[in-house]
Amino acid sequence: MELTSKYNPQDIEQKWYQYWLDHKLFASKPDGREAYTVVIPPPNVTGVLHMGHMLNETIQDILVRRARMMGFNACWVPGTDHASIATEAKVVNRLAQQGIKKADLTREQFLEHAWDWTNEHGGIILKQLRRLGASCDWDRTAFTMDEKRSESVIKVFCDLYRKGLIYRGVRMVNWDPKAMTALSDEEVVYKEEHSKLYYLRYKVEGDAEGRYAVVATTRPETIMGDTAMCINPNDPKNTWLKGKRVIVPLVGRVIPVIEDDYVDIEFGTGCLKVTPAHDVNDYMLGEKYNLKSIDIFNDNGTISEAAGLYVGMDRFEVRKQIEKDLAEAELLEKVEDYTNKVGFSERNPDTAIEPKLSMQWFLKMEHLAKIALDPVMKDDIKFYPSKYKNTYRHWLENIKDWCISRQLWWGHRIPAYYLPEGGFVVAETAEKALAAAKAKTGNAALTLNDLRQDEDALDTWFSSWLWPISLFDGINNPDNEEINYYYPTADLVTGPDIIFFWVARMIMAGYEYKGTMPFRNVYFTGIVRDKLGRKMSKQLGNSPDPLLLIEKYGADGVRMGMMLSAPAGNDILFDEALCEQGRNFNNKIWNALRLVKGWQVADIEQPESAKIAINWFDSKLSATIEEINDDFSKYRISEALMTVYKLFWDNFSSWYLEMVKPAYQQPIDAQTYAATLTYFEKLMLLLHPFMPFITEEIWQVLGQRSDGDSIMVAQMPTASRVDTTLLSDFDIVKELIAAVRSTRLARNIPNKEALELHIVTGTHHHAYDSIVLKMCNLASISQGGKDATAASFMVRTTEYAIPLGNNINVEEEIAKAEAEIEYLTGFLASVMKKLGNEKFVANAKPEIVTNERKKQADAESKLATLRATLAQLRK
RNA sequence: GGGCGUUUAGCUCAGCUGGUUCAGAGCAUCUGCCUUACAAGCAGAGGGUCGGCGGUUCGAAUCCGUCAACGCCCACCA
Repeated sequence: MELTSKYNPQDIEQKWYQYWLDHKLFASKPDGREAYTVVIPPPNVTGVLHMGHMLNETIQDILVRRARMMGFNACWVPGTDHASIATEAKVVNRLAQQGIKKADLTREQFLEHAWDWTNEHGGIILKQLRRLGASCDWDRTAFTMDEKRSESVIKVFCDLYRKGLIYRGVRMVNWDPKAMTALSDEEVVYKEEHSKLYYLRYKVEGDAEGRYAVVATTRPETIMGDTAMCINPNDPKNTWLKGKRVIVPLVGRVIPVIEDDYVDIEFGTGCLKVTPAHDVNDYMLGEKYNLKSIDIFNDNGTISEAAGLYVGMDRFEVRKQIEKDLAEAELLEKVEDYTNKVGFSERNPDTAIEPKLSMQWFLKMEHLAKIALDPVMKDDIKFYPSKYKNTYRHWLENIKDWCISRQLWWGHRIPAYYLPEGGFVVAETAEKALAAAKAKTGNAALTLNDLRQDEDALDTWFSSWLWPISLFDGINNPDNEEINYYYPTADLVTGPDIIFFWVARMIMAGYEYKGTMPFRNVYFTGIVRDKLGRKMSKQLGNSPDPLLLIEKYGADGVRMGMMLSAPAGNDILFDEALCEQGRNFNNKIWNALRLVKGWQVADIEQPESAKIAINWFDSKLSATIEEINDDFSKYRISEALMTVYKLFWDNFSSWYLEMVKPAYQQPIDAQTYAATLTYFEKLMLLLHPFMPFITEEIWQVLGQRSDGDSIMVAQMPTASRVDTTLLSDFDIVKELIAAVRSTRLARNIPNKEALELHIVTGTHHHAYDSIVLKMCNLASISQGGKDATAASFMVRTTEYAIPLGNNINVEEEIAKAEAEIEYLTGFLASVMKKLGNEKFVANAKPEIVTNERKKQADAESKLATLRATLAQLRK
């Protein structure tokens, strides 16, 4: 068999992915095994794969593949999200490019365009995931707006309405003037902005002296909506304004001065303009004092008729203009630079949110928050890392009602139907609505045409929050086999940025509709940044194209690159060099295969060194498996990978293979060969979740396989007995070998030149001599002396010497010995200080004290040896 | 303004209930090797007052206090 000296992932990856698909190895059906379910955080249907997805999906695939190999019935369900506002924005933009305005289309026409767009771009991202090796059950691919999911959403809406948890009302909401829709509080992102603080003069009505009050505001354009001025009743400097009325600049409207201790005396002049229609706090004051509310903005952020001035102008244009006009009218006292926080739309990041009174649908959160809090706080659902429990708790304890209606068309249309005579009914279908309407009104003559369905769609997250249930049709058919089998899911892997949007709400829906958790563990990944710690963004151009990376380093290499830098919860600094490391590792594995496959097997006796190597590696392997299991149990996936990495590279390649490797062109014995293949195979199994492709390729080569066999469904190795004595003995052997090699290197002695090793003083385990002889190219190991021509060194408390003839540099040897003596003297002194401390001896645990005594003895014995060496060198 | 988190080698990070698993890993660096599996490699080596200060203790990277820097989340101060 011909194997190239470099691993070439391209063909191999495609080949095996197709093989897995052909043999339906990703597919899952309920059976007698225990289920292990993961639902993918559905990416936006029109999205493109980015590094954040790569990280998430790699982690999920690792968990799923591992579970599958541990005997679980693993089911990873893929799907996409309709992403109401984001997708609608994209469609609107495309239509605009074609010269079509959304306003000119009917709802049906617009939706047709949206579906075209979805069908065109939808699912690209899922195709891309295949390149990564994702082992999703593709037959289950779902969409938040497909039939089953839509039906679930509507059903849940109706149910919550009937439970009295959904209500409709006029409230102050976050308004996105670009998308022209309301947003939930979570969809508003506050950013610090350098703006200005304008000091405006409000003349006091009928004041003979022409006095005025000064109001500081960042939004002078809202004065047309002013319906009061507010002062703090305890503010001495504004006492004179009590009971007065003031005149809104430019507008000329006379408004009362009201008093409320909400006003901060220290801020500005202590006078606050109150615009109940356009500020959350002012709204509260308006409610409290029964103030008029003047809505001066149109839905698109321009000034409305109600304002009387600047009608039709954009709000920011007006700000500039009104500054000039105020100054001209000498109503502007001064302008200061000011930094404040401004809310922006999460999906239209350049659009400032306008607080706006409007009629919307809301979901009451009190009950849902209540049922969702305890399970996380009591660790029924575990968060990794657990610090997010705090964040979660804080949000739930301060939760406000969720505005779930959006003035969008792309999404689930609210199933509320308005009646000709006013009022509405809520029902799953128009037919049911009609029946309900007839019952409600007593008017049997009503027809479908008399009913008018609400125009609004639901917030995207109102469908996502059902995902773990709706994927198994658990809303429509609450007791079906699949939901009973796959729910609750095992692990959720997602970013902390959607802990409120999604994670918390899924937990609510899970308890409300299934009576139990939607998932047992939540693994929060970090944000992927570049190696300088900057967020990846299109503008910076620092976000690599995942597919190009895969072409360059192979999917396995990229997966490893992601995982090497990804401790849970921390942001990950992605560096392409890590993919390179991943690729190098692939190559290392590949070359190990080349070595092993190149061996000729013969009927010869098994060398002693091979027996030792096998025993040792057996224990090492078991010990490492335990470590890996432990890492996984704590979701320390990067560490688990590093552990296998070192097992393969250091212990297997550098130690085991070197120990069992036959001499050049010599055959290997059958026993050792068989053991080596077994170990190699086990290593591939351990690595498979991380690097699915290369491990499948090698696994197929290592044994007799038939069509349909796959490492994917092979059994993950388990730990057997660990001989700890053997392992610690072997560590000493490694030290000895390193010391001999080091001696060689320091004196430039070629490897080919066989050396003699003398044991000068102390104990030495001859049991491992065959290994030491082989690994160091020694001619012999024997008790022996050390003369002036020998290099000597110590391993633990044993002194060794290597006769070197005239190769020795006495000065250097003396310097070395002196340095070591100096270090040991200091070390011994610190040990003696401890042991001389009565309190230490009395209070410390006995084994600690014993250990210190042993340190003392060892150091003393070493010192004695070194001093003797030094004396001899100086002769 | 509140809350949370981080600070350990040049970089990225481990370090659990204080004491030989206590100063570690990977990468990078340096030195020597084209040793027939692998130079995308092998062998070896160097490198840190564990952010500062104070405290508890026989003993602190680890516990407590405090300060500093950075990061994240939440919050209605115009």
